[in-house]
Amino acid sequence: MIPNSSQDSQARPGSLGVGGPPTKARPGSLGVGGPPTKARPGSLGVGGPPETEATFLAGYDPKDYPSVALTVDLVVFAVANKVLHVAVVERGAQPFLGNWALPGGFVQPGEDALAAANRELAEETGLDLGAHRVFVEQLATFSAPQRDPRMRVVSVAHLILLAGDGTNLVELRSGTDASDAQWLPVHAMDRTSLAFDHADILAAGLERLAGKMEYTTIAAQLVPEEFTLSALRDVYAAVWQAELPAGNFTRKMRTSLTPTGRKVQAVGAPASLFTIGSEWISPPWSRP
Amino acid sequence: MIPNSSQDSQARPGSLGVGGPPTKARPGSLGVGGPPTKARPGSLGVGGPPETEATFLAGYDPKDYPSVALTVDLVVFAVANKVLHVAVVERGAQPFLGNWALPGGFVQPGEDALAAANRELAEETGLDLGAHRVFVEQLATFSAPQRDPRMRVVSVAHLILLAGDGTNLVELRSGTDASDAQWLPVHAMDRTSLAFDHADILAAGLERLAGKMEYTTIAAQLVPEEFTLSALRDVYAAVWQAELPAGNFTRKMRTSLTPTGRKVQAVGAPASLFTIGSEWISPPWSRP
DNA sequence: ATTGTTATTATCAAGTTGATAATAACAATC
DNA sequence: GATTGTTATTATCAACTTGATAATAACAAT
Repeated sequence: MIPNSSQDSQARPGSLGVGGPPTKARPGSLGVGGPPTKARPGSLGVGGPPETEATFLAGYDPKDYPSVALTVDLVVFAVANKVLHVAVVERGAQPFLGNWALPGGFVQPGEDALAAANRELAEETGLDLGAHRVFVEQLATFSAPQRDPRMRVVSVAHLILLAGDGTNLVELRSGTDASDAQWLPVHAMDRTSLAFDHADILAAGLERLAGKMEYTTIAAQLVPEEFTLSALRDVYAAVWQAELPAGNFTRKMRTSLTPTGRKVQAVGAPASLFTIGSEWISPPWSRP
Repeated sequence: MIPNSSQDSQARPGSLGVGGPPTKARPGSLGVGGPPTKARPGSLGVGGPPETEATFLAGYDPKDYPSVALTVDLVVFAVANKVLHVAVVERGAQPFLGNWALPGGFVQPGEDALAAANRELAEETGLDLGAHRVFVEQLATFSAPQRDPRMRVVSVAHLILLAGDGTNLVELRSGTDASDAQWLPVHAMDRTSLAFDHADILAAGLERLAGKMEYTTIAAQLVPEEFTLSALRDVYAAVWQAELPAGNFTRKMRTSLTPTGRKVQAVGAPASLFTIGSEWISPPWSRP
């Protein structure tokens, strides 16, 4: 029977499961079982008695294992004028020369994927991480053997949200790697022409964001730290491509927000400013 | 400012966002910009005019890029007697010799992570994938540089659910790699003694499962294809560590299920058999 | 002062939840 | 063969949430 598998679903977290007290220690024999035969960390074929960790480390040769190049790819979102935008860079070499691609790059030896995502964000888009509020979370890992025609490249995709004022997009500087960096409107662009499997990665990022907006206040990562309910509602409109009734939006969202007491003046009645009060929206929205 | 990052959150998907029609093609110049300087696929420093894809492929040398060993680790869950169990294997070599670890192994050159997860599941636990209903989905990627003391090993963790009859756990055979394979009760074991960062991976798997049970019928992946509402309720009790009132559970869950017309006889009233009717529970549960 | 615009609160019917009870369908026992 | 124990399913009801719609409030501009 074919396993029921879904490559890229995601879960809705909450406070960590209750989890009873750890009472039972692991049972089972401790003796070394049959001789391991396949190359795997921790089960290298060593015939004799169990070696110490020191001798093991000394005798290890990394070339015995299949290796891959590890990259991060970034789905960087920002909202301006009720339109969701994604950052792309133009490819300056083959393959996909001249096409748009998501920003990204190699994970360096000393860093984990999250650190690489932050570094590449700064390097490839010229963004000053010290000057902007940025939200980063791991999205999914893309590992199809032929996703890059040149070599085995496995990419850990990340979702990145840039806080903006709602009308201006942060200026993207061409980084060291890319010949050009731009914002494209997510819902109006031709996503299929993105390089590599980046259309899939973008779809995963969009779905993660849209989905998480149902049950968390993640949308507030796309507006300034203090924001009005209208600004937040504009983010929902931009991502979900649907207008939510203002009155009901206020009623429901307000319970997850903290009022600052301040107000902003525009045309019409002055709007109150809020900050995030809770990470969670409970009960969740359901997208129209 | 330190980026607001959360290493491992997950999203709640739904039907894919509406998404307006792709109308605008990517704008921007197509010319090759400034000379790329950093080694990255697609932006290798090539001084001259843009080369063709063919010449590029010919001139490429994989050794120019940092490489890592790529593995999969498996969080394999099953339920018996209202207790959630996780499959572990005993380590037969250093480091962590004698400790429990999650099953896993290297991703081979021709396969993606999902294929590797399925293969390793069969190899390391002796499970006959043709004989059991199995659910697999990618969880998250763990890439801390020192997570394996011997070398750079990046692991794509997967969540695996084994359908069971509710009382018997599938017998695990010692695989080729591991000296012993067992089931441990998730909520009663000492998770901190797991090898490597497997306690973190297990926590991620548990949270994914518990979270997804709020808004999908994923719990039905842990019972036979036809199941009673009681059996499903037992899964919720095992994972959430909380008893849900039977009457309300039936009322709510029924709308996501399809009745088969058949019934099973035990002690008490005969219970109706159902299959999954919808992947979604709407509106979602909230965990007690 | 009036008008236009936007924010916020209010109202109401329909639907959902949580708690609790009532009913129903058996097996086992007397 | 009626009674008892056990479990499944349906029912009830008050509290709460939702979606739709309207009313009120707070300004700027005229």
